[in-house]
Formats: sequence, C-alpha cells, structure tokens
Amino acid sequence: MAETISPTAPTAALPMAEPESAECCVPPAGRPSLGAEAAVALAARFKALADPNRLRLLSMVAAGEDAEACVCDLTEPLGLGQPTVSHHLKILVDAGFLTREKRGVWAYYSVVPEALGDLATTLTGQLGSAR
Amino acid sequence: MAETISPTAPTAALPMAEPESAECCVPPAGRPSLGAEAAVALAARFKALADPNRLRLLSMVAAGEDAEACVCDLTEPLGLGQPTVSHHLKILVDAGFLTREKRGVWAYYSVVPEALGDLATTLTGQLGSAR
DNA sequence: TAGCTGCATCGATAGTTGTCAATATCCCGA
DNA sequence: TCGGGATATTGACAACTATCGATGCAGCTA
Repeated sequence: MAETISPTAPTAALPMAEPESAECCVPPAGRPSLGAEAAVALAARFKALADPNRLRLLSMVAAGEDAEACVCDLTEPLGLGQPTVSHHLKILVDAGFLTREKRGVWAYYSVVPEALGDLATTLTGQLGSAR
Repeated sequence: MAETISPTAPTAALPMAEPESAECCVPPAGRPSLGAEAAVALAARFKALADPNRLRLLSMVAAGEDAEACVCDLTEPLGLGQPTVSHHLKILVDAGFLTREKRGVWAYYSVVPEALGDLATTLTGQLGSAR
C-alpha cells in the first residue's frame, strides 16, 4: 500500500553526487534525543490512547456534567460489555488520564486535564524538532 | 485488532433508554462528544506513536541535521534489524508523522511538524474538557 | 438481616502487532 | 552490462490486547 515512489523521476534530477560526504551513515552527531526508558514511558501513555473506545470514553467523561461520569453511563453508548468498559477505564486511570472516585454504589470517573496538557507539550516540545 | 466500534451505525442515535434510576445513569444530554469514526481515526494516529522504538525514531529524525535522517543512521542506535526499522518508518509515514524522500540509494526521512502540532491541539481541545 | 444492584476481577479466546530471516527491488559505480 | 550496496517486501512466529461470560465484592434498600 502506498509503495509507489516513482522510481524513475527523482533520480534523474540528481547532479553529480555530493562532494565529499557521499557516505550516508554519518555518526549520530548530536545525542540520542530520546532515551530508551523515556520512550517506553511515553509510549505507554500513547498506548492508553491508541484505542477508539478509550478515546470515546475519555471524551464522554470530559463531556459529562462536572467532567465526570459513572460506568453505567458509559457502557451503553459504546455497545461494549460492562467488564470491557471497566477494563478500559482502568487502563485510562493507570495511565493518569482519569481518576476514580467511588460514591456509594457508583464509581465516578473524572478527567485529569494536566495529563493531556502535559502530553501535548511533550508532543510539540520533545518530538517537534525542538530537542 | 479486535475492536468492535459499536455496530450501532450513527454513533449517537441511541434510542435513549428510559431512566429508571434517576440517581446515576442519566444519558449525557445528547451530545456524542466523539464519534466512532473520528475515534478510530484519532486512535490510528496514537497507535503509530504507541511504540517506544517508533518514538525514538521520530525523535532521532527530528534531532538530525536538517530534521532528517536515512535508514542506515537509525538502524544501529535502536538495536533493531533493518527490516524492522523500515517497517516502523513506514507506519510513521502512513500516519503522517514523517515523509520519505529517496535520494539515490538512500532514503531520507523528515518530520512533519504540523502533524504533531495538530495532534497536540486535538489532545487539549477535543478531549481536555474544553467545549 | 436478606436481597438486589453496580462495579471489579478472573480465565479464555480471537485478532493484532513487533520482530526477524530470507528475498526482491532499485540505484550507482566500474 | 554487471556487481554491490541500501532499502523495501514477504512469510512466519511469539507476545500482546480487546472482548466476553462467569464470578466475587461492596453498598444500598426493603
């Protein structure tokens, strides 16, 4: 899929070749930019958002009365079973995007706005060509 | 993946079940917050970022000379095989985070800053209880 | 107290993903 | 034209994930 890179056109426009640095694999001049552990931690947060149903859950909670909602409100619109919704909510809580508060029999979930803002900052800051 | 995005078609036209317990389960006003297809599209972008090695690739490309790098530069620091790196890069290109330019034998990848900025905006705007 | 209700946890299973080895393809230099 | 190197593609396999049904637990209510 999408593998057509037009193998003929671009190469013909190439001049003579670079003067000296004809070698491609120059040593990584700067620094590894993003460490392995930091990448794992960041990927874990993205992984929590990498599911359509979890995104909808997050959105529905944010759209609630006081930016909170209980499980029974969320189960039906998604068309998922209650255990599945509970599972997704747990993942979002573990990732720091939601908080859980049990009031009586019901469990109310609310968003953590700083978490999303922090992630957005990391997106544009660390990865957006600004090291 | 095994995600069923709720077979109910238009994502919001739920028949509004009769509220038996007036305490908790009140259907959220009627605004669907995030549609099913929008959630799928957004999740696809997050999924591309939900891997540590892909995040490091993105970061390394962004930290390159002109915010670009070729495959051979990226293979070694990651400790992955060349096909694997190529696979990850393809995923990032398909998600719109990178662009590929073939110069001679080498393939240079560069970041698409608007993609990250756009995603960051969506994060704080659509999900961050701002509506 | 007993029963009921909302939610979490526990296996089990189908589908997806990350990785590698092998191979194909493309391009440059001799 | 041929050989070599850089990259992409294919096939296979292990690991992970999303989902469900069954079950357990806690708190309200009669």
